[in-house]
Amino acid sequence: MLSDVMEDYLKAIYRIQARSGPPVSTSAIADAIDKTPASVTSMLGTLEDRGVVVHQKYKGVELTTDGERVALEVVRHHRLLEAYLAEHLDYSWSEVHDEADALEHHISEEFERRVAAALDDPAVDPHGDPIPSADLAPLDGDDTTPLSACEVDDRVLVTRVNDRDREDLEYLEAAGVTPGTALKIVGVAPFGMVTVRVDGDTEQSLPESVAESIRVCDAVDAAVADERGEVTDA
Amino acid sequence: MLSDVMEDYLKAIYRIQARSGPPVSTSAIADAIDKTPASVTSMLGTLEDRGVVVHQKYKGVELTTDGERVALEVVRHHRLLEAYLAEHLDYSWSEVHDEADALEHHISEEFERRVAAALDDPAVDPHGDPIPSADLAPLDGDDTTPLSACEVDDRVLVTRVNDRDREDLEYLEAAGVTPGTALKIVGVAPFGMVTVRVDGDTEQSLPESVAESIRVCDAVDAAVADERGEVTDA
DNA sequence: CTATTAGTTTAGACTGTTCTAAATCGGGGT
DNA sequence: ACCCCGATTTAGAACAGTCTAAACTAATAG
Ligand SMILES: [Mn+2]
Ligand SMILES: [Mn+2]
Ligand SMILES: [Mn+2]
Ligand SMILES: [Mn+2]
Repeated sequence: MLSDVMEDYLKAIYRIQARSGPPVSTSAIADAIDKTPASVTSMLGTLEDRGVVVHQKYKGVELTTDGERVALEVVRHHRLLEAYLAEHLDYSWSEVHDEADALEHHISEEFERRVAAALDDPAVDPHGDPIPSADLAPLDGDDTTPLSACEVDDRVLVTRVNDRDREDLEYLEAAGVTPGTALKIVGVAPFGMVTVRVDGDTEQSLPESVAESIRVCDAVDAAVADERGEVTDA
Repeated sequence: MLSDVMEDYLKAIYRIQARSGPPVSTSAIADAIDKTPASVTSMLGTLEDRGVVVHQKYKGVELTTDGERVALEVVRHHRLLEAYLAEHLDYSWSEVHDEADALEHHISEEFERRVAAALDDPAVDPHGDPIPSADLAPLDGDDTTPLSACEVDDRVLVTRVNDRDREDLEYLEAAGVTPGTALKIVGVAPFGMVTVRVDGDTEQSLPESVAESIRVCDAVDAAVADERGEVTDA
């Protein structure tokens, strides 16, 4: 088996690879998990020996199929835990991430099954991020755009929010902006401040950092998908 | 902070100390956590540096007040988790121990609080073992006796069962013998086989190993305590 | 009072993970 | 084509935790 440290490396590589595609650089991993590049190089060697990554010296690293499955397993644990903590233990949006990070490597497959059953096999976590299925099939690509890239008069649905910044999450919770919320962009100020109308109701001005942590999909496209009977997250 | 390995040493020392009193021998610890005596000696040194045990060379080891608090904290986590898994995630009696062992070092104080609240601050775990209070006050002494030490015609209440042997637990579950069950001892055969009447109902013959893992208190004493308004576990 | 020996500690080695400091690589600008 | 500089790897050390083998201690049997 792999240690929890190794699982954290694979999770980090997976996340970076999902955003910017392979190959993933040593320094990107080092930044993500707060270690030195030298430590990362060393660990990439042992991960390659275990067959979960392939590493080309000076070029970067890529997950193997096995490595991706391990990463998906950890991500599934993480997001199921987040959903469970929010749903059944009354955790708030902004608290679940750290607790899930601590537990994700230590739950059994039995625990995973029972939590999934208690939640009725949820498709997304509290931040709107998709939960890998039990068979660990690869997640499909992200077709969302950052709110900070939207233009005035766009109508969008909030799909997911970055779960890593607690302050931003608390801000958004207070503003009533959660996955599934409909937004109309009212204004875009210099330095990235975005003003939106929330659910056709109140108006909110979101600082750039907050706007960057929100990912949205086009409200019209989503409605079309809806008519085809597909599921958008609730 | 202490590592989870250190927490496991302290938990083991606590358990042995609770049963046979200090000082606790190196080999007793080694047996309990399945390591070599040499490894234990080495770790006792570092635990002494951290101020959680005092160790007299060749004599044995004892928890300090700090060390006992750490052990109680881990035990509280363990038993709360067992209770939660049984109550809210439909785990059986015999499955909870291993899962709790894996999680006990990794939950936050916040998680502990929420689990305790969800269970309404339980006093005992599913095996009848007392759960240390949130302020980590020392548990009071064990006034139970093993079922294997009972005599014919004794009437007793099952107080707790050893949570370490999964087979015995499955046996007892099938036999309907759980904490709170009233037993009348019908017969004691050679080699320790004990025959009991369960709740004035069915009769069961329990092999020696099973009888040894059951601890009981006198049914009459318990009734007296009950009349004083004290709580016996349900 | 000495010899035996079970239990304990020490010595030394090994694995896993991380770090700092130094050497090396390679792509972009001249 | 060559140089440079930032990114990367290597070298070497450190720490935690564990092991085996060897030395030691203390309690007991004779
Ligand atoms: Mn993690
Ligand atoms: Mn999340
Ligand atoms: Mn443990
Ligand atoms: Mn228990």
